[in-house]
Amino acid sequence: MRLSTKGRYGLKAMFELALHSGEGPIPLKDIAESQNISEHYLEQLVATLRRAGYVNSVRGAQGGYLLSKAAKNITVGDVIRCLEGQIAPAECVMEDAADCNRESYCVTQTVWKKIRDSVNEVIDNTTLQDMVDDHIKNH
Amino acid sequence: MRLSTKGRYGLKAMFELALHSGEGPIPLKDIAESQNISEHYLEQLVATLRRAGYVNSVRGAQGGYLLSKAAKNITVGDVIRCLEGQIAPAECVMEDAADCNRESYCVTQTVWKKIRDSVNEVIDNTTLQDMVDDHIKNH
DNA sequence: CATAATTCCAAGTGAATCAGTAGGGATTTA
DNA sequence: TAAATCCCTACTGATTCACTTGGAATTATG
Repeated sequence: MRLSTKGRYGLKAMFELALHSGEGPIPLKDIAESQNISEHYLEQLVATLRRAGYVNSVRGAQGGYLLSKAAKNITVGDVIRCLEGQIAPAECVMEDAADCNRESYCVTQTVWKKIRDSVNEVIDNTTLQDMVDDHIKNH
Repeated sequence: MRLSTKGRYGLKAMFELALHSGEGPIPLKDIAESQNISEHYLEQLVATLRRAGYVNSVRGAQGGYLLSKAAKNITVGDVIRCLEGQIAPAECVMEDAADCNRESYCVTQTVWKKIRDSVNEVIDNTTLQDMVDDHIKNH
């Protein structure tokens, strides 16, 4: 029940971009250094976020990455789902799940749904802007 | 962010024991067959639950397993934590976590804590008895 | 124009975890 | 005595994780 480094590093990176938005493109090198993450690995994660349309890139010297939209319009859920796939404690409660099985009603499924929904509730209602505000308030 | 088969099969097994409590020991063979799980694999999961004190075993022919206490006194959280370890989306929000790191305050940590707490809220407030009641109501 | 700084891309890799299997031993009922 | 059960230890193939390697393409700056 742990998130992989994809989701964890990815969210840290997105937070950094949100924190410095308006300052022009931020190179991955800076983020990788400040968070002590392999730059090359982070590159792969950010590539996924770029393909999904959450960040824009600027190539060449002085280049880097920027959020593609306002921090208040990107949720933690957007980022995590993009990098980790759907949040679901069991396959049978994923969006596209084939009908569960033997019984049309399965008790454990009810539990998995409750877990899934409560996690989604949290991550869909926290934006990058919320994280930035939280950070500023605590410094 | 998926549970492994340990937690999923384990909870199904515990539900079966709860559903048939009062009927004497239930052999794993029955559970494995009805849930289409490898009996030998399930054996290992139930051994963990037994060592943790959630089930009792009766050896020999006509033997099997029983809940060690009332279904209303065993939560989904008990079962899942026993088989999967602590529920925490990131190491830094586990109980015994060493102090997170570079900064005394970390924004992503706040997010992981909210996720962890919301999952715990669900699993600690659902008992095996709740699952049985739910099952009966829906049949 | 050359160089350095960056993003972009594809493949490979050692370690760990997952989801079991294999092969028995011990205990109890019929 | 035989069958049904639980109990225990070790092994294993497949997959995923968390990177590393090794470059190519693009752009700003001197």
